[in-house]
Amino acid sequence: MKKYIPILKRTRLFSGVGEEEIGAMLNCLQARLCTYKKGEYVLRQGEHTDTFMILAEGKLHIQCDDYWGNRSIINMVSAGEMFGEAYAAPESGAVMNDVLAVEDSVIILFDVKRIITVCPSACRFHSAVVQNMFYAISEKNRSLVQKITFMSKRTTREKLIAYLSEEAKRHNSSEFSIPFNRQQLADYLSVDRSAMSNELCKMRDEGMITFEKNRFVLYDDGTI
Amino acid sequence: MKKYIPILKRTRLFSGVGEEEIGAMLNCLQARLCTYKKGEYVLRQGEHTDTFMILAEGKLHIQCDDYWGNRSIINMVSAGEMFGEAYAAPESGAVMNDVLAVEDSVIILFDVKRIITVCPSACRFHSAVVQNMFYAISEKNRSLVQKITFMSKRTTREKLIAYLSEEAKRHNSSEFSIPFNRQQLADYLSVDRSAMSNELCKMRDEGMITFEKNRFVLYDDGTI
DNA sequence: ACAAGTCTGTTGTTTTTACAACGGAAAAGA
DNA sequence: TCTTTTCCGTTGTAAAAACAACAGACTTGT
Repeated sequence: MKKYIPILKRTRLFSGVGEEEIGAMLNCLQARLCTYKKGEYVLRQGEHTDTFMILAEGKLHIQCDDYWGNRSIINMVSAGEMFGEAYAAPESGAVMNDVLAVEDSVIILFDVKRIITVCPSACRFHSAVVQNMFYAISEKNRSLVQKITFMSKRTTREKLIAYLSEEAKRHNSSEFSIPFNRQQLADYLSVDRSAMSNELCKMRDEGMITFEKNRFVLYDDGTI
Repeated sequence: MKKYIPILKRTRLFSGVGEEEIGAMLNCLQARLCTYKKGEYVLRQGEHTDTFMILAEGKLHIQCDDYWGNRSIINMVSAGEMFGEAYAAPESGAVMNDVLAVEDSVIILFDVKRIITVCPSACRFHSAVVQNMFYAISEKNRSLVQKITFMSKRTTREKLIAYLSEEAKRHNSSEFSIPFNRQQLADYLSVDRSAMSNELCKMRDEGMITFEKNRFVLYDDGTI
């Protein structure tokens, strides 16, 4: 567990908290470690949970497969990000999505009640962590809204433009890598992979973009 | 302001807090009132805000109009619900959506920093409110994910089925009213209104549902 | 009561997407 | 190295959605 303290220090939740205090808080918050191999499920739809989690290593997808096998990737979790916080409320019910490890992953589990209620041993930085947690959830909220604005576009091309523009903005560069392969991007935008692939190539042929694997370059010709 | 204390008492945020304490906290949290006529905007895309708000009376839509005039309704806010909390974080940037009053509305504004930091006058119920706030944001988070699962369905019919099923579940009844008219529902599900209207009527003709205005009845023939 | 405006369903056309199937390139594994 | 699997682009077809235009019912405001 100690091994991950430097990683935790760089997370949103423990921003501004020293390594020693984090070590103390790990006890206070009853943190536990879990590891998952690529392809394993961290959570399955219908299960119940009341812990919240930080991904220390690896990559996860929050996703949802329907009856007919259509997959929808709700969100991606990178190392250092937290998840599961939406099910912290006592009456939050069953988990609506699967959480899949798309890389070998290490997860740290916390007892959520211990964070949001006042710490019995009153660790010094507890209030900072509460504040950080609040900000982190707000951020997640915004990223969901962001995804909704991508999905709300009518055509595949508009969805791609919206998504790629946002990634460029986020990277402060017209050249960037995306965290998805083609199938995953299609699942994220809720479109058909082959149709999307086709549309990407059309956009390339029209001089809007170039790409190689998951690295993209956008060209500003004033049409976006 | 006092007039709205009974309303506030029934909100998620002040759940478990007595009317007297709410009165005291309104000062502590620097609450302010704002009223909006139907059709007025509470917030516009690109503005900045660092207050969070509770809708005391009326109805709001969180929405987003793109360059071509396509409207997307991200979410609906009913009386007693809060909004704007996603922009509470200091570096959260400009607001991504419009907030429109679809009915005459009364809004109570709070200084968000005063909630999540420890109260200087240490009101007794402050920690309960922090906890409530946390749960409320979690709930909003889940409702966004819910909406994403509707939108991720491939066809208009599937989107309708997903949405109507969820409403039935939420109302614990196969008969219920929805808070949208046809155009608004189409904007919420990101589909064309006329195509959606058409699909609804087909579903009615096939005996899956009946409806009148915004009141729907679902019939379970085992196909859903 | 009347006029203006809104809401909803209907239809036909055009555009776009989903779906299926395939082949080559690249990556992974034995 | 060789085989197997995954990834990605391509094409054609069928299905679905967007779009536009319209008419009747209902609401709202005067």
